[in-house]
Amino acid sequence: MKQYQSFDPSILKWCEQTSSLTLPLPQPFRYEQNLGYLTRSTNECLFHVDNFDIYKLIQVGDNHVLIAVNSEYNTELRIQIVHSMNAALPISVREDVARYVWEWFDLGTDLTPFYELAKGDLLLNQVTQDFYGLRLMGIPDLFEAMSWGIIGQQINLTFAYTLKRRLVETFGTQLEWKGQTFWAFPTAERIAELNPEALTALQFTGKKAEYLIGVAKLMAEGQLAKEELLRRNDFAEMEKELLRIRGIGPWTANYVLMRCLRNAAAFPLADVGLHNALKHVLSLEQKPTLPHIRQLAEGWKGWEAYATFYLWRVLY
DNA sequence: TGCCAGGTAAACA
DNA sequence: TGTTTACATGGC
Repeated sequence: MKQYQSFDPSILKWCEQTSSLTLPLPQPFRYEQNLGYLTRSTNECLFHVDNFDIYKLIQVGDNHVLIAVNSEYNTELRIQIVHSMNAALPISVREDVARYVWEWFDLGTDLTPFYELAKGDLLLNQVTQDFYGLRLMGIPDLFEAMSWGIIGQQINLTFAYTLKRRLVETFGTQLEWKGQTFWAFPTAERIAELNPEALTALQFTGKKAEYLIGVAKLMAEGQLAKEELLRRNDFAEMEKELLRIRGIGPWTANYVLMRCLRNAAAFPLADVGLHNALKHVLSLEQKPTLPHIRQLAEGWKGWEAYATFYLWRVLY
């Protein structure tokens, strides 16, 4: 069964001279595997990878902070505060930054039960060796996670990245630093005030424009919030709550549960990427049927999200 | 060029 | 309740 440990600020170390935080890493962890996932698209706009450093502009309250993340020995993660839009940097901001990175790298999950399970699974045995130390990289911001899910519906990933970039560069927050531009995902408040035409102009379909603005409005009005969803403490309830939202079907609900709400048992069964990965790994002539996938996943109980994430890496 | 793409809502039986 | 179809557009 999955053990999820919530973030404990007391494990943080702060170095004043370098403006750096360090987080101890759970094992197994391989930084380069996670970097491999993060660099799968050359059109990603929400972070830059420069050698072994990941630069990312993140929103913390009303503030935006540019951070650089790296890890030398896989024993701890180093987070340097590169630049803050507000000069003052209270301890609470440092903690929020660390919490964000904690969730981003899924540091609260003990992977050992998954690896134990994988040893006896024909499919997972190979991928857990090939991608040993990979963690389920998340999307801590609920609005971003839901938006990315909606954007990715029924279009190829290349185009999805293009649409995301247009959305971010049109409505997001930017920071210039040393001649480079860093972007943060638009706030729900910003998208909530748009007309669908503002998004169809970026090649969003009419329906996706409506879905996205609809979700933004729910969040801007306080009717939908990550904290509220998590308070339910029951993933079936969270899924039900998400499915009530227009534009959120079983795939997107489980995608969000998997990458934002940290449910290791979330399972986007209809995912074409998963289907193609299974087809490839099993050398099938055609994509597996849903009953076949359910059968293959019988041994993954409680870890379907991790199984899916590892299998994605076979193709992307 | 035609099929496919990290699906969903709405119509229909 | 379960199945089919329209949506819409780019990638390859």
